Amino acid sequence: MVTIKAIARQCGCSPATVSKALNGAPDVGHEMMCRIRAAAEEMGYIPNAAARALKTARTYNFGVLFREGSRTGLAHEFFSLVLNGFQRRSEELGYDISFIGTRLGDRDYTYAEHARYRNYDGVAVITIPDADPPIRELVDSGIPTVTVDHEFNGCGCVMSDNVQGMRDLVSYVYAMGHRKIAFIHGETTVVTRVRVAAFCRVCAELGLPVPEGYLVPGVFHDPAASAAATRELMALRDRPTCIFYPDDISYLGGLQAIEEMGLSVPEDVSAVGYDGIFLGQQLRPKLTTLRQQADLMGVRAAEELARAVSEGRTYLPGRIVIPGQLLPGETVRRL
Amino acid sequence: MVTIKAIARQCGCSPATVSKALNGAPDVGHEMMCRIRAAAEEMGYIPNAAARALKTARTYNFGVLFREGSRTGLAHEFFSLVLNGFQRRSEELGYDISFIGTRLGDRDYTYAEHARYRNYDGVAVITIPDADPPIRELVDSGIPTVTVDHEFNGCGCVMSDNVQGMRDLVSYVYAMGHRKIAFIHGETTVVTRVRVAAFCRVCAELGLPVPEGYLVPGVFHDPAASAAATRELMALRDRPTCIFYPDDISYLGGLQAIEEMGLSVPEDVSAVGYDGIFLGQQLRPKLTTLRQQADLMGVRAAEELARAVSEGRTYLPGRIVIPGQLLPGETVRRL
DNA sequence: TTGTATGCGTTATCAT
DNA sequence: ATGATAACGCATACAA
Repeated sequence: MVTIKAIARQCGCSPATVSKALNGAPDVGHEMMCRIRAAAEEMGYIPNAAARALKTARTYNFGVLFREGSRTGLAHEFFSLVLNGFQRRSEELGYDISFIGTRLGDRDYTYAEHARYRNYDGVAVITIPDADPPIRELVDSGIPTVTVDHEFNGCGCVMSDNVQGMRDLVSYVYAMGHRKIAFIHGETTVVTRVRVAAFCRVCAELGLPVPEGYLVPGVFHDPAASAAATRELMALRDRPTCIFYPDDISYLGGLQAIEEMGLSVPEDVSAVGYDGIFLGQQLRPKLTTLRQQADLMGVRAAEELARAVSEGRTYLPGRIVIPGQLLPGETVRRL
Repeated sequence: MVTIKAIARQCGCSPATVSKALNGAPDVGHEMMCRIRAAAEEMGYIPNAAARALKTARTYNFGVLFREGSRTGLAHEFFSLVLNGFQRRSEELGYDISFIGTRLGDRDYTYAEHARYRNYDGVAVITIPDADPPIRELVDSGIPTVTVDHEFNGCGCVMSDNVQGMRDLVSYVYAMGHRKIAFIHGETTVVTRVRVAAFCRVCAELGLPVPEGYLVPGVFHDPAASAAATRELMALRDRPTCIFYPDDISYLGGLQAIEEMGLSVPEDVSAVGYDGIFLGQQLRPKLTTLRQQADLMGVRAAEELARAVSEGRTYLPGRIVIPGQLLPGETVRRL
């Protein structure tokens, strides 16, 4: 392994000078500078991240908490795209990223312990909030943290604009002539609460009643749960003309349930999803949904984290809201 | 930050003893051992990975090269599942994983340089081989490397059993009565070559001719390319009765092209995909395809890499072949 | 402008 | 069984 010491020997100078030259310090002679850099290049010198980290207490490494709530894990397109944007932007900003696990070697670590062990400069939480306490510990650990799609106090976050998203969807469906709209929502999370509240508010503004039974709990990314919920809705004496699903994947379960009744979308009942994943736009009829700018959310998370790191104690956690985009498909019939 | 030195002070012993006690060395007294461990626990001691890495030249960190060939990136379900399995199993084996990028800080690094900089104990290559030379450099760098779905000499690899996969698909389609089978294949890669060769061999064994024009080049994961290829095939005087697509996503392009001609699958022409992603099984008609055990491939890659690390110079690169599984759907009509 | 010295936190060798 | 010491590779404060 070629170290700065070896280069120093080669160039007949001290290791300190080599270090300075390689890091572009102002107080090193031009000629020496060139000589050292040439030697480093020629000898195939690569710095040692561990030594550097030990000395500077900076790793230029972000940790990312990417826990799979369901079986889908990384194959969850929304979170994958967020991660993708986060990774790309982090790299541009000069940071590597690593996954934060829960086990390491023989011992079990909490997220916070793991992050401290690896000296991550910052941590992004891109995950379904199924395990709050450990995440809370992470946020409180003093390591700069940014979350995606949840809020903790004292911690930066990147949120999808769920309020405007629901507003856009409801308004669109209303404009298509629907007056009886049901909402199968996800399990109880902040996102769900916000979406349900926005849904109800917009309906109220439009003068639409939301009858008992039109708000039915489902599960994110679980077609089976949505299928069951759909059957419930279709069994009502006063059927809705349009059903909102927790997300695009969930819609697939609803679609199947509807087809099993010998009915079809959108002729017999209209439907909308949420997320705007690739799949939904390939279906026929094409799914009406709201695209979340997942990639952009990841990008902004990286930028916010870099800011938190560089500003240190003067950093004020930001709350960044990313708008979505209505994708009018073919699953909402004009009434 | 609480260090072993602090614990030593607390326990009235030397840092060396603390280190030994915490690492379970045999030559430390029982009472001292307990005292130290209790203190470490109570003081919230977390080891410092950088210091440890510097001293031991081991990071317990794998790098993963996960380059996005197309825009899809992490959202490519097959690769995502491989990565998922790799990450999970690596964690079980005591390794963290980090992405290997090409830029780091101000400077640009090659993959190999990056891996050396971070002192990764091993590297997994999970990517479309669109950039061979840099990868070759990585494989030759001396860092234990395992690739998924390509082979380099002197380097362990995990391969999907494409030969048996094509055999299963062709045999199935043949058994369904098809005698005119066309194959839209991916761009030129090892995987493509193997699949094409296997396709031709099995056809030969079954006595099926493969006319000029039945082997047409497409692009992996590119519905548009497959749409064009499909139109070509359907314009032949002697149309195929069944079309093989490079993968499940590509099939979507073909399907669209077929429907635009006013035809339908499988009534007018049959089709099969490759990969067995979630999407394909949600489509109606359900896609006939070959499921690759992507998750398992990631798992085996992690295991192989761990083996390469621990066996060091005595390691003999293994070639691990993972079988696929035929998913008979509804897109192949019985003739 | 260059060099010397020190220490980051840990492990490993060798005495005691 | 325990401790003193050195070293891993690098960056920095300070001296020259």
